[in-house]
Amino acid sequence: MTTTTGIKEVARRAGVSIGTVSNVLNRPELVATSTRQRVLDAIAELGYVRNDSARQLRAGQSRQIALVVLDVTNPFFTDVVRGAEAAAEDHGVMVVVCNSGEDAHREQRHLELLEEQRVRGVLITPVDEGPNSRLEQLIQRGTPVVLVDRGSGRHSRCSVAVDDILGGRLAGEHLVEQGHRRIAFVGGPMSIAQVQDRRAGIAEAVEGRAELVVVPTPNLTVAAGRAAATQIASGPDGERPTAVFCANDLLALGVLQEMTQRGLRVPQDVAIVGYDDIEFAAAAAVPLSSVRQPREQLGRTAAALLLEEIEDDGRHEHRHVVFQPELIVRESSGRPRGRRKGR
Amino acid sequence: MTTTTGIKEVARRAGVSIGTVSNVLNRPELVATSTRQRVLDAIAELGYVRNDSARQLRAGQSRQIALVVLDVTNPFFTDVVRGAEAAAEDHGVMVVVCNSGEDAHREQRHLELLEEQRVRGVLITPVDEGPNSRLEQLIQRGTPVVLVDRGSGRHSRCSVAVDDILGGRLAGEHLVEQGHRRIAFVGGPMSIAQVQDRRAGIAEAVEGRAELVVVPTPNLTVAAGRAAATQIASGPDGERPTAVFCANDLLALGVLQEMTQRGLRVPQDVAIVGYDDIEFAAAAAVPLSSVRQPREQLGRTAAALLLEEIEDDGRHEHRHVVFQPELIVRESSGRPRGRRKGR
DNA sequence: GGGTCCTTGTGAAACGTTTCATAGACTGGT
DNA sequence: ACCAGTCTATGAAACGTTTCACAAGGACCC
Repeated sequence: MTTTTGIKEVARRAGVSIGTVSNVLNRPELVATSTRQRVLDAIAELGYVRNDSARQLRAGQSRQIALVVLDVTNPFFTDVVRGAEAAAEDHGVMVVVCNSGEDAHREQRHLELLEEQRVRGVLITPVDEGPNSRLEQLIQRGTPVVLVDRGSGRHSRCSVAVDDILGGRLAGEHLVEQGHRRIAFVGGPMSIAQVQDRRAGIAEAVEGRAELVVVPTPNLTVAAGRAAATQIASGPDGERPTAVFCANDLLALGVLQEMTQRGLRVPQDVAIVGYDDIEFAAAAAVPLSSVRQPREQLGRTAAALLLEEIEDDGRHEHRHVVFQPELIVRESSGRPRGRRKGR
Repeated sequence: MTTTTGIKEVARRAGVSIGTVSNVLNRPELVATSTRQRVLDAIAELGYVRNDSARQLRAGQSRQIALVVLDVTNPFFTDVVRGAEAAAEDHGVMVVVCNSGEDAHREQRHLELLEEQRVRGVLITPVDEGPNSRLEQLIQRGTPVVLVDRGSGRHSRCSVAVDDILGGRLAGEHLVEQGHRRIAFVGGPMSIAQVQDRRAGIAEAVEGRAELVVVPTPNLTVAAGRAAATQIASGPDGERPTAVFCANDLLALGVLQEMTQRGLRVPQDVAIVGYDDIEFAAAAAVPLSSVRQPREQLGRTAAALLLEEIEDDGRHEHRHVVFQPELIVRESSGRPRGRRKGR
């Protein structure tokens, strides 16, 4: 029993034509005050609600942009969402948040639905780098797309990203300086570009100065971190890495929990560095060193770029905004301070 | 330059009528295999994408349900989102996630937009309990609504909730048993029913056995927790509460950070109990005692109830599902185990 | 070989808006 | 009085679908 009153009934009730009602709604200055009031009253009495489908159909455009994230559950993305919402709000457009859950199929499905809905534009962190058919098509057919947290190598699109290679390098430099000679990189799937880049970054920094062991994970969750830690901890004692760099903080938190549970001390037995510097990193059992990214700003900038592209429907220069990450050193990788006797 | 090809062009290209194209799309079994293939080819060649506005307009219904949460950034809600998505997926409906940010105005605005979009139903944790005009109207006009994590006292709607009074009581009993005689409740705004209930629960448990000090907060964030802790810690030494029960884990984490920073030991100097048992609670500096809620299940059940109501458009019995919370005792409120000498 | 059914395909009528060209009614200026 | 110019309001034509009643062509049965 959805709302059944249309503009037509309102018109009848107010004793005007439907064109007039539409004008009251869209260009009120064109209609005389008394008439306008009459129409407004009719609307209120009838509880009329504009039918957006019809409006869109006629207008040819919607008032929404979409944000497709890899994981709604990850604090990194929720902050990006907030940023994007903030930027969109001023422009009167609504942000539809979609969660691909790192699953290419769900991503495709969302993209299809969004295109059918004729969203004005899409902000997306694609699941994989490969030739993403749906996304390519979407772009080709003219929907503005901004890549979030992903350099747009092959795509000639706007993009907003953080230099993940640099981030990985910062972590690597730091760990090498702390004297670690066998370092594990925990992260995956490698199809995710950020993971690739962070790995590449640390590999570069460590090159020739320490050994890098890659421990792949199926995703970027706390659970995956624990599993990875199990694998690392169960290696022969002499060969166990003395430091772990995780592709994100969720993994790092998982590694931390598992290591602690196994009686390995952090950072004395194993140092840990995470990535994202989510709010919970600082509050962890052992405050986590992490590579900080300007998350909210990332979302805000991405949305701003998209809106700019939407508005300049004439000529638009694609831009690539790259933010610099920053290493925040805390206890998990720092010189152990008190708490237990060092070494 | 949005997609410009319509069903009409496809029809022309395939040499059939538009009715046939529509049939291929919606009831393919009605059209002969050869024709169907010809149409499908035309669709592929032209890159045709169905216009959902037009479809909805004609069909009178959308394929979306909405989920309006108080704070996307709060892990509690992100889990609810996941649950709802899971339930919706099977039914082929899309979940639109909206963030009210605990702001009644934004909530209203979202509700308006959603109603204009003729969403099939709404899952919502309303900002305040008061006579929420938009929400009432929405319901009255016939959109199915399920209240999430909120008993539907005044509304005669379906609802899914966790017994927050019980949750508060569990925390209270526990703290009293641990010997605390002056306990602080941190949370707010009081307009949020969950906060109210949790407070009421602990008040009930503590009644006559200990003193309860209420420290209101403007919202449920880590920052608000730190502020509250500052206030508590700066009270005269003798009068400082020896335990703090927070309305959610974000607050608790904030309190924990601030207390630790001020040199107060947890749990020896101050015990802390949080609420929600988010993933990060266990990983905190001092693992946090917390009242656990079945978050994902909450979302899943809510969506299921909504879908049920949508499908039984005939007669539908509103139901109220109430889950029981569970107190998870960890170090932050437990008997201090090792680490430092007690008391 | 005429009737009955089934299978395919068609054309036109909605759906609820927005927009646009135009009509009517005033206002003033001459 | 008449013409030009302003304001207001109108009706009809889109927008891209879905749906529905119906027609054309076989196939089948007696």
